[in-house]
Order: sequence, then structure tokens, then C-alpha cells
Amino acid sequence: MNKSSSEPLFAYSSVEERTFFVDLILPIPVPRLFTYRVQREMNGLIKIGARVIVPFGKSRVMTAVVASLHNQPPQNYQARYVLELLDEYPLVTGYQLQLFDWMSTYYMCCVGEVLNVALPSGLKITSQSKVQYNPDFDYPELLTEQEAALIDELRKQPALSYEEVGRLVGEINVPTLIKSLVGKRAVIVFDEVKEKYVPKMVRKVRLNPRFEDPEELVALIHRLEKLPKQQEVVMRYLSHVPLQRSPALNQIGLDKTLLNKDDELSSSSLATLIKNGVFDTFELIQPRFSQTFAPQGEIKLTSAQQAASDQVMGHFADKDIVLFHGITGSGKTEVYIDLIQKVLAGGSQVLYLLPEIALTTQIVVRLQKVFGDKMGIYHSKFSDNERVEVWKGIVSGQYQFVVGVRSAVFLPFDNLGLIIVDEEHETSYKQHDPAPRYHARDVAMMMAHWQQAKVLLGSATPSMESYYQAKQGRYGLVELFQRYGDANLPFISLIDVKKERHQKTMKNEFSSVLYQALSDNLERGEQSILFQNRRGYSPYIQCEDCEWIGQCPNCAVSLTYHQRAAELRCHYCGHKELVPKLCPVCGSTKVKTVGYGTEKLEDQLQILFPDARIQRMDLDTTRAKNAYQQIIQEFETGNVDILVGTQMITKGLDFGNVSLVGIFDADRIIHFPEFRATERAFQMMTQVSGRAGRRADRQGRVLIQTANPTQAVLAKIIDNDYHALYSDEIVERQNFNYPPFSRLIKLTVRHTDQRISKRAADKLRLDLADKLGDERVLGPEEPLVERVRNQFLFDILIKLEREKINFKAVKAFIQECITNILTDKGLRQVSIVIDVDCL
DNA sequence: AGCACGCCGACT
DNA sequence: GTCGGCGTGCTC
Repeated sequence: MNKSSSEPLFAYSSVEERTFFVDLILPIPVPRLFTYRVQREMNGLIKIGARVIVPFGKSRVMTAVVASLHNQPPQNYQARYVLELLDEYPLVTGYQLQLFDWMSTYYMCCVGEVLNVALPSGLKITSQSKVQYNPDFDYPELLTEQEAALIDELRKQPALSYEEVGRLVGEINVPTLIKSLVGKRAVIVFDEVKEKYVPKMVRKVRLNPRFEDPEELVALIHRLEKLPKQQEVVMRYLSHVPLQRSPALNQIGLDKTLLNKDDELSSSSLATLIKNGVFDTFELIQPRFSQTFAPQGEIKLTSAQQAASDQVMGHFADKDIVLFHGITGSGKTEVYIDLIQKVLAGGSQVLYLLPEIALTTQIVVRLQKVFGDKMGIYHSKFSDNERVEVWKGIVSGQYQFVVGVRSAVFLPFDNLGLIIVDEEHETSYKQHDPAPRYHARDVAMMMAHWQQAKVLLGSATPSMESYYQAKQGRYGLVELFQRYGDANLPFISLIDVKKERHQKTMKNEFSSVLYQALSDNLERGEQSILFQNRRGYSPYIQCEDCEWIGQCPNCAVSLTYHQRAAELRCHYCGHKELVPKLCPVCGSTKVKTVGYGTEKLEDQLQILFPDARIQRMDLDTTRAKNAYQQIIQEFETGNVDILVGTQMITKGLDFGNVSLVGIFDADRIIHFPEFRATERAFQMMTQVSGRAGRRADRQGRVLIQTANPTQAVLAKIIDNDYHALYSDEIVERQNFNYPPFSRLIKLTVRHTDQRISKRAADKLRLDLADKLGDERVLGPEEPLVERVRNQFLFDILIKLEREKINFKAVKAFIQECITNILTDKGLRQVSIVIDVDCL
């Protein structure tokens, strides 16, 4: 039966007949590669970086990427065969493989985990098991009633997936049922492997080629004289495709939808014409970004921008990385465009990274105007197929330039000349949740280094890390302090809410000053933005009689009250519950909301300014696919007077008519319990302030509500004095040995039993401190929220000075300590999350 | 990760 | 007596 096993052994000894093996990266969190055999007929075809399909374990089929080819059979086991080769040409470049490898060591995770986030899921493969009736089956008496019914159904159909079987038999255990049937040899199970990526097709029509002859065409039109509807369809086609001028245009044809768009009559006429052979139909793969933008002319740089661009180029002569510090509104984008054009003209590729939220906005439109459809966009709100198209477009050379989010650092560039990391300080560049917990800025630098590309970091408020490197001379530094078109910097003032509360001049959360400013703005028909970095109605509800507070059953946080949805929600695990009418503890009716979020502000505003058009923008209002852009557009067109929002309103929005920005709860931002709090506060408030007065004709106003106007950061924010912030903050960092003077690695121990969690964390700390020393290992400490999804957490922070440390050895040691915990009988069920360079 | 194997409780 | 819970270990 098995042909290969009956082949004589000596057949293999003939000259070049070596059996090849491949080492594969599988998209699973197992810290090693897997060796497979390659069928002889695949020998010359399989290449490093190509995808293959392989059997894995007892019942799985997976896509993997070839990491290496060799001919050393494994020592202790029999390698299995590669089932299929998916790519004739490598889909993953050598640089990417190098990157995967580097990331897995640097961020202490498995290559498989890296592969998992690197590859858009459209390039992975789903294997679906299908069930088929076994035609040789002849013992129906063995079957239960239910099985017999299913077999009857299966006889009528070619093959069913598990889900389809499930639908047929109802809510029962499908795998068990099928297993039983397989045992009785009534059915056969097989795997159908299919690519998830489906190219988008357009249905097109064109005239039958014989009508490309003008005489035939004229004759046709005459013939249709008595069939006016059909004639009209032909005429409409000709108006879109002027055959008279060039018969060749017929080959390109016309979208079918364009011919029968408005009425059913024309579509039935078209159908007749197709049936009679007047029109031919055909299908074409449509590139997804084909809005054929004609690149629109040159952009004009101001002299300051031109100077900045020249300085950047100058630094690139001897520095690989340049930090571009340009205040908000200084027009950094134009400088980027100038540089991108230069690099593209030199024949190299360019990657432009933006934080998630900033990417949906005007910047992309602006870039698209300049670069047209030569520019790829890589964004998580795009469908997977679109991501695959960008990936393939880079491999094929269609895209030389891509704008993208964090994960765009994984794209298969092989000739990068420049990577721009815009809003370099943004924390969303750091991936938090699934491993690899990478920082896209740092990964980009690594990639650039290998490809000898330059990196440009841009920010109005650079991270301490980057600015320090620049000051040390490791990065080039270019600073631009002039606002574009001479727009004035906004005038920032502080409002003492403590005083106002005392004087009883507050209207709910609004100080009289802010209230007055808002109402003036409304009168003038100018727009305002209000910033409160907290969504929901209020952060918690409390019983006034017994002080009970609504808590999440799974996490150690209070539940946020969402009035619109009339429910309490946990912002950590997503738990939802109804709002209790009475206090669940004492039965009191005095359950009150405490504190305020965007939803409450929106509410209060509506009461204070009944005629104002108010829009809220936060996670809750932007969940739907295009909601974000819709809100922005509404605001841009002036259909909204006041925009209330969280973080997301701070990013790169550029509105001409905003002359007032109000910031709530500055104190909570400043006193966030974290060593970066001051830096964050400065960045956040400066960023929002930048939304005000982006025009030359008037100065914008920013009002910050605080209970303590004397706080040092506030003065720096008012003066827009980044340098003062830097020089004060860097001293703090040095004193307490925080980044950029050290590197941090955070280990989080998790378990459902708090005692086990604590024991594991204590032991881990002890093991680590044994070699690293007490001063380098901090904790274990309960994080701010010590319980999430019913798991108890403990953090251990490892602080490593930058000089004289062998990081590789230290990481190996940390890994060893973790393995040590995970092999301990009593503690092995804990999970330990490693976060290198945690923020 | 996912899946099979294996060893203990509450049900027909 | 079985079904099914999830602890443990392995996957080339």
C-alpha cells in the first residue's frame, strides 16, 4: 500500500538524492524550532522564508515558515513530512527571520509568538476537519438512533464541517459523536486546508471583440434600434469606454455595477445582451487601494521647515538616528514628506510609523495626496485581506512606502532607506498584552540598523530616553520651535478649583472661568475641546449610608458607572452588571455616583448649554468601524460645538476653528503612581493644548482645572518649556536609577490562589536576588490592580544598569529562575509574564 | 497554544 | 457502574 516504504533502500544512494530537512518556525509558544522532512520532489523548490503546511501533533495541521534547510536527520526521532509548499518565492525575508530571532531573545519569548503577531492572519492557514460518509460502511445495526439520522444526512452531501454537523444534530457533543462514528467505520474524517486570503474580485463586462470593428459596432447599434433599453445600455457603455477613439480600451472593460447601477430594467437588458453574446463578462482581481490618486504636485516648505529637513539630512551623514523635536503645529509632516521623497527618489523603501489612533486621521489623507497609490497603509482597522495585500505589495515591489501602526515593523522590507517613528514618545508603540511585548520604536531601530537605513524619531514632547540619547550625542538632534504659518502658541492658564469650590462658583465640574469661556466661544461660533482622561459616567458608585462601593467580582477595581448603557462595567475584564436600585448591603436607596468621566461631563454640558451641539469621543463611542472618522468629520465640518473626549482626542488632530481647550482633573494625571507620571502629564497636557488655535489670526486658550496650581509641572506646561522638564526630570531618573539610566524587566506572577501566587513570587525574587543582588530586584509587589480576571498578581521589577552588564547572561539567568519555579511541584501552575523594557 | 491521556467525583 | 471534570505532558 505505502509506496515509499516498499522502495528498495539503495535507490537513495544514487548521486544527488539527498533527503532534505527543514527547520520550521511554528506559530505556537514553544521555545524551539521543529524539524521536518522534505519530499524529494520539493527539494529544489523549497526556500528559506517560504510557508509550508505541516502535520503537527495528533490532529493538527499548521502553517509554518522555513527558517533553514539542511540534511542532518534528527537524532532521537523520526521527522515527519512537509505536506505542502505554499510559496514559490519566500514570503518572509531574511531580515525578517533575523528580526524574529532577535526579538525572541531580546524580549524573552518564543519565535512562534513573534511569528504569530508578525504574520497577518490571512497568511496563516486554517485547517478545517470535514466529515464524510464512508461508502464501504455496511453495519448500520451498530448505530444509535441519532447516529443513524446523521448518517442519512451525510449520505446526501459530499462532506460536512464540524459546525455543520453540530447544526444538524443540535446542542450535543459533536467531537464525541464523530469519534464514535469513526470507530464504527461509518464516516471518514479528513482535513481541508485552505488559504484564508481571498482576493477581492470585480465583475467586469466588455463588448465582444468583434464590435471593436467600428462597422460592426455601428451595425449593432442599428440592430438595437427597436430595443431601446438594450441600446441604452450599449450607449452607456460607450460613454464610459470611448471605443471610437481607441478600440483597445474595450479590453479593460467596465465595472458591471457601473452599467446597471440604477434600475432593474437595465440590468435585465444587460443580462440579455450578455446572453446574446454582445457583451462578455470577466473577473479581475482588484487591488484594495485602487482609488488611483494622482500625486498632487509639490509641497512647499517654509524656510524653517526646509532648514529642519536640511539639518536632518546633515545629521544622517554621520548619525543613524535623528531625533526631531518640533513643537505641535510646527508642521513636522511637511518635513517628513520632503525626506520621504528624497529617499524614495534614491530607490530605497520608507516606513512611516504612527500610533494607532493618529493613523486614522488627516495625516494619511495628506500623505495620500502626495504619494497616491504608491503608498501602502497598514492598520488594524483594515481587514485582514487588506493587510495581506500590503504585505504582498511590498514583496512584489508595488509599495515602496508604507504608513502603518506598531505591527508594520514586521513587513517584508528588504531595502529600507528610512524609518520614521512619529510621536516617538507614544506608549502605544509598546505592545502590552500578548507576547512579544515589543517596542516598535526599538524594533524599528534594530531593523534599520541591519538594513543600513536611517531612523527619524519625531515628537513635540520626546521621551526622556530619546532626548537623553540625543543629548549624549548618540542621536542627531533637530529642534523646530516655530509654529507653522506663524500661528500663535495657545495661552494656557490654571484654574484653582479648590478656591472656586470654596467660593461656590463651580457649576458641577465646571469652574466659572471655564464656563464663561465656553459660553463666549459658543457665541462666537468657535469650537471647544474638553479633555477628561476617563471614560464612563463616574468611576464608581457608592452607598451614602453604609459606604458600600460597587466592585468587579473578578478584579480588584471598582465598577465604572455607564449611564447610557445603564450598567456597571469593569474596565479591566469587561464584566458588566445592572445598576442596583438599592444598596445590596444595607438596602438604602441612597446609592450615588462618585467622580466623573466623559459621559457625565457630556451630560452636565447639555444641561449648562442646552443649545450647544456636543459630541463625545472615547472608547465607547468609537467602537463601531468608522465611528472615529465620522466623529472627526462631524467636528471638522462644524456640526459640533464642543467635543468631550479622552486620550484619543489628543492625537494629531488638526482643526482650524478650535480656540478653547479645557483640561479636567489635571491632578489625577500628575499624581499617577508611576515614575513616568510627570513626563506623561507634560506630554498629555501639551498635546491637548496643541489642539487650540492652530491658526495665525487668533490665539487659542487652554484652561487647566487643578486643585493645586503651584505644582511644578504645570508651570512648565504653561511655558511650553520642554527643556526645563527634561533637565529636572533627568536628574530624578538618575537619582533613582530609572531609565534611561537603567533597563527594566518586569515579571508578573499570576495564579488564582493568592497564597500560591505570593509563594511563587517570593521564591522567584529570592532566586533572582541571589545572583543579581538585592538592589537590582524589587518586589514582589501587588500591582495597582492586584486581581484581574480572578488571577492574583505580583510584580517583580528587575533594574539593570546600562553599563557593564551582560544582558544576554542576565536574561538567561532570569529564564533559568523562571523555569526553576515552573518545575516546582507546588508552584508549577502559576504563569509568569516577562515584560522587557516595560513602561 | 491545543490536544490527548489519565485519574478522581456526581449522576443514569 | 459511566460521563466528564481538568491536571500533566508533548508536539518534529
